[in-house]
Amino acid sequence: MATVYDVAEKAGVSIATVSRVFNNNTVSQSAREKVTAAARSLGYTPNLAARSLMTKRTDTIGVVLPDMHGEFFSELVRGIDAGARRLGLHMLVSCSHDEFNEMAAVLSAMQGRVDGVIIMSPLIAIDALEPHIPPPLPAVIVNGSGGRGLYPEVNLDNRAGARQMMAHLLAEGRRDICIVSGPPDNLDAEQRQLGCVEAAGHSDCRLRTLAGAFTEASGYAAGVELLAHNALPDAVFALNDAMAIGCLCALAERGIAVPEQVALAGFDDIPLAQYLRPSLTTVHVPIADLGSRALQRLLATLRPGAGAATASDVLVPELVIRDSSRRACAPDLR
Amino acid sequence: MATVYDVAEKAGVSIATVSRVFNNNTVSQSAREKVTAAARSLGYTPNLAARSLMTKRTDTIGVVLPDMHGEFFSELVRGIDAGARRLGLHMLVSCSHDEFNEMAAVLSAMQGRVDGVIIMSPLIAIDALEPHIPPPLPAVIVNGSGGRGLYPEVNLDNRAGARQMMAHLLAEGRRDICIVSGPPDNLDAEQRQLGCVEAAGHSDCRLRTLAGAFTEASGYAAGVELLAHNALPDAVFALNDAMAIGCLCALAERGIAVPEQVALAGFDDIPLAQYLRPSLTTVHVPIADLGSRALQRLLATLRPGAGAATASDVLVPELVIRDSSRRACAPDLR
DNA sequence: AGCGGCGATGTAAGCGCTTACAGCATGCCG
DNA sequence: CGGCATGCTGTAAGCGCTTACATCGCCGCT
Repeated sequence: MATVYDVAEKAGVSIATVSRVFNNNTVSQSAREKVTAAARSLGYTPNLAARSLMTKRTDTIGVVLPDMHGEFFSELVRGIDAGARRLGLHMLVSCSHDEFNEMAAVLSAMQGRVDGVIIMSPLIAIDALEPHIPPPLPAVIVNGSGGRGLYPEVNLDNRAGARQMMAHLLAEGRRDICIVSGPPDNLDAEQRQLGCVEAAGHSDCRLRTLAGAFTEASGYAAGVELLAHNALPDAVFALNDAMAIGCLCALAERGIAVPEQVALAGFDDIPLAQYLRPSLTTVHVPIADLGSRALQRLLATLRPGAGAATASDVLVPELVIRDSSRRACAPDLR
Repeated sequence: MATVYDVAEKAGVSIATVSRVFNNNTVSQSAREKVTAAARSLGYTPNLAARSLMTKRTDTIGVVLPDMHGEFFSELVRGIDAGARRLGLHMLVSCSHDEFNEMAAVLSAMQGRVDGVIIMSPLIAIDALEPHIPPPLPAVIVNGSGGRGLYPEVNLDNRAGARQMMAHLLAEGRRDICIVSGPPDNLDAEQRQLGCVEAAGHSDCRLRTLAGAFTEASGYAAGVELLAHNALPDAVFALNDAMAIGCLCALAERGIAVPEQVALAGFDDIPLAQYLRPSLTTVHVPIADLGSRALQRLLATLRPGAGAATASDVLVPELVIRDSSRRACAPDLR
C-alpha cells in the first residue's frame, strides 16, 4: 500500500502537503493537481487507522440492536443508514440477543471503533445498562426506558398508540376485547398493554389478556386458545402485527369470520398488513423515522451546533383502520 | 483516556509488558495480575486505531447490501452476524441502493476499515463491479453472477428452485401457468424465470409471464391484471412471496378461490408464508445460511488454513408445499 | 527601497500501540 | 564452578497520519 511518503515523493512535495490535499486545507492549485495525479497513479488511499489515531474520530457510529429478526430491525437500520450515508458516516452493527452480558460485551468492543452509539433495548432496562456504556462514548437510546437522563432517548409513544386502537374498537361497539400481549419484560409490550388498560378503564368494556411473544406462532397459539374455550370475544387486539397474522390464521382455519364475528387489530403496520384478507387494522409505527431521529440526536451531541437538535424525541404512532375491524365490512376494492 | 503508559506506570512495569498482557503473550503470573488490576482501576481499553495501525488488521468485515428492505436483508445479516460474533469480528454494514456509483463509493470507503467484504449484488453484474473493489481487499460475492472467478461466490440455485416448483405445479395437473416475474435485470428473478421456462419446455403446459417488481403492490397489480382479462390461468407462480401475497389479496377480493380455481405459489418462504390463508406453497431459501456461508468463505481467504473452506458454494433451495397449490384441499388443521 | 503581512510549504513531533532485539536473572549441565 | 539455554522484561523503533510551528517568498504599502 502506498503511503503519504510515496505520494509526496512522486509529486515532489512534502508529506504535509499531501495530507493537506486530502483534508481540504489550503494548498495551491498546482500542488493540489500534482498530488492528486500522483495519488491516483499510485492507487493511494489514506490509511484510516492512522488518521483516526491522530484525529480521534472514526466517522463510524455503532448500532446495537436487540435482535435481527424481521421487518422492524431492517427498517430501523435503513432509517439510520440513510442519514449516515449523507454525512459520510459508517455503521457498525451488532446485536445483543436481548442478553445483558452480550450487550455489555458489544458495547465495550465498540469502544474506540465508533464515535457514538445508538442503542435499542426494549428488553434491558437502561439504568442497568448505563454503567456498561464506556463513559466517553456518546449514546442515544431508542425505544428503551428507565434511563436516568444520562443519555438522550428517542421513543415511540406505544401507550398512545394502544389507546387510539382501543378507542377505535370501542367506537365500533366492541365491548369484549382480548389482548394478545408481548413477551414478558419487553418495554414496548408493557407500554402497549398499559395503554389498553388505561383506555378500557374509561369504558364499560371487558378486557382479557392472552400471553404472546411477538411471533406469528404465538399469535396462532393465542387464536387456538381463544377457540378452545368457546368464549370468543368481540375483538382481538394483538400487540404486534406478526401475532395478529398468526391469530387471523387460527381464526380463519376454524371458520370464524373477521371482522363479522371478531374484530382483529395489530400494531406496527408492517408493509403487508394491507395485503391480508381482511386487510389488517393496525397502528402505524414510523420505524425508519425512529432510526433517523436517533441519528440526528446522536449527531447533535457529536458535533455540537451542527444540526438543530429536534425538540421532541417521542414519536406518536398513527391509527390505520382497515377491514379487519370494520363493523360494516364493505370489501375495499381499491 | 488511559494509555499503555498510564497502566505501565501504575503497575510498575514497562509498556511492553502491558501490551503483552493484552495480547496473551508470555508474561509472568505476577506481572499479569498487576497489569490487569491497574488496567481495571484506570478503566483502560486498548485504542483499536493504534492497534490496527500496527497489526494491519481491523477485525471488522464489511457487508455491502443492495438495499435494506424486508425480511431477506435482515436474515442475511443475522446469518453473518452469528458467525462474526463467535470469531470476535465486527460488521460494517452499508447499502448500495442497487446503484452502481454508490456501490463503488461504499466499497472504496470501506477500504482500510475492514479486513474483507461480503458483497450482495443481485442487480449489478459482478464483472462490472470487480474493477471497483480495491485490489488488496478480500471479497466474497453473495447471490451475484457474471463474476470472472476473481472472487469466491456463494449462490443460491434459483433455477433449481423454480424448476422444482414448476414440476410440482405440473404434477398437480396445472397446465396454464402464469409467472409473475421480478424486476428487470435482477439476477435472482432472471434465474428463477429461466428455471420456469426450462421446466415448462419439457411439458405440454402453457406459460405466460406478467411483469412484477418483487413488491406486494406489484403482485397485487398482477392479480388485478389477470382478472381484468378474464383469462384466469390454472396456477400463478409469483417469483417471490411478497408478490404472491399481493396477488392472493387481489384474487381474494374478487372472490377467486385459491387453490380451487387457481393454484398460487411463491418463492423465499418468508416466515409468515405458513400463516396465510391458504398457507402459501413456496420455495424455501435458507437466507441466513447464505450469510454464514459467505462469512466462512471470506474467513478462508482471510485466515488461510483456519476453517476448512466449504466445498460447495451453491445452496439448493427446497420446495415447501402448502395449501395454496394443493388439488385436494383438505384444510390443514395442524 | 524596505517592511509588515499573508498564504503556501516544509519540518518534526507525536497519536497509542506492537514487536524485534537486547539484557538479565535463573537453573541446569558438564 | 563456569557456560549456556531458558524465560521475562525493558528499550526503542516504527506503523501512517495530522498539525503546530517555522520558513520563505511575494505582494502592497509607506
